[in-house]
Amino acid sequence: MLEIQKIRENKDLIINRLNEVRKIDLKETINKLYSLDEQKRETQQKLDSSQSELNMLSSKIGELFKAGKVEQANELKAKTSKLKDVIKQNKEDFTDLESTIHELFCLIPNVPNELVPAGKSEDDNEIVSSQEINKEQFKSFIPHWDLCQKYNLIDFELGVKISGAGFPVYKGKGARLQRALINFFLNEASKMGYEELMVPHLVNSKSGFGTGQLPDKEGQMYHAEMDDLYLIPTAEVPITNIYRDVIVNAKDFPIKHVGYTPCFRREAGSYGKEVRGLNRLHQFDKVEIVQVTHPNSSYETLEEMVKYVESLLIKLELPYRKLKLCGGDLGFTSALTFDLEVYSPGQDRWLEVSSISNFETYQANRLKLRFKEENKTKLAHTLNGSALALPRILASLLENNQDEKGIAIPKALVPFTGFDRIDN
RNA sequence: GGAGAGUUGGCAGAGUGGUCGAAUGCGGUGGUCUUGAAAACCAUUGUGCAGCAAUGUACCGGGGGUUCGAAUCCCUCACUCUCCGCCA
Repeated sequence: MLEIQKIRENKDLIINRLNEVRKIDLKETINKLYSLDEQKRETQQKLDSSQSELNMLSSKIGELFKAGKVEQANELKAKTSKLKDVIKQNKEDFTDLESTIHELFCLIPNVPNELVPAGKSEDDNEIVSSQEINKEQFKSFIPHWDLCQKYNLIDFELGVKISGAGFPVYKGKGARLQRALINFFLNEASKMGYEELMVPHLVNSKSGFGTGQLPDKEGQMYHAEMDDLYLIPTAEVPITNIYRDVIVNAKDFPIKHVGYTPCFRREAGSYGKEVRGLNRLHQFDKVEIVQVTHPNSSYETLEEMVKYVESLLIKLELPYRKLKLCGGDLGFTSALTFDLEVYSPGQDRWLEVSSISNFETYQANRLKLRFKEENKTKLAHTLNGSALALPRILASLLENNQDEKGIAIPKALVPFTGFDRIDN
């Protein structure tokens, strides 16, 4: 959520940037918000002063009663009833304004950083760097879903039987490989100073709101209605919400956490080749890194996080490219996002395996995540990134390392798998 | 699932209708003392909103009510704990 302060000071600038970079027109919404905010402040001033008057009368009445001057006290009492009506009305107006303002705020996404390229869709994303792909050499390569069947690594049909499409069953070396990847990612993150966490996989609606999944993406999450809990779509939600309503010690910056969790996504409206095999699942595994930083250093942190995730891909020897998301593809809560995509030779396409974002104060403002500096409380910056999401890594890993007889395991992973080849 | 107890500032814990944003202790910060540290002593120390400021206002789990006045009384919801039951 944007800070009201920013809208008071830079209203037109924000409208323009959202329009130019994200390609959405929020002029009306923001202008309305601006005038409602003015009304709200006026109402508060009225409310405060009548409240103050009532407080004064009340304490006088108290004194009079104590002094035994009942008559005078009763005279003053009569005065209060009108005042109470005024207060009641002002309070009503005030809370109405507050809730309308809140609703409007929920419609406004984060303002993109100046580095974000303008654009409507993923086609406008900027390719920052990319490894050369020699497509000739992959001519005979088959997609991972065929490899999974050939070597009995994943049973998609079995998952359909148990749960439905998008819930694969990993078997044998396929399952071992999953566990190896998780351990590898967690170990690497620990080495970089991220504190490892195991967090709940179901969260309450306050947490969903804090990181911005609610109300914007309600339909994307599984909801256990009886207990009003949501299955997490990413570990970002429970991990970042640790800092909801917290004033952290500035000395603790940067706060770094890593966590492995399954992630659950309804993926309503997805279809076709987009969802084939491991491309898009309802349940998948992911190791997530989260940082909370001082506002001055969050962009350095973002760079560092991107570099770190790249280092994982390099260790896994996977061909990848780095994208800077354009305004139209940028997440609702993000100010700047880099995506990392690995090449899938069996499908001849790039698969997103990590999205690393700086949310600046957008999440922190919802979370009320602050720190103290020079006797003032200020909002911190939050960042997160996948490090990494497993299914597409697995897909790319299987496809890139295939030969006629089997699949080679990257060296970095062998200590974790206990085997260096998959074959029949 | 059944029965009971509870929810107050960073923590512990007083406070049962006005003088309570709230005693006290611990912790934090600054200082005195000290070669340095500890101890001791002194001072300071919640958050939001409005306001240039002075200041005002709100907040004692959430919401509502009674009252001139609510941390305190009433209703309601949520959560936590204890015991019993069930159970990995």
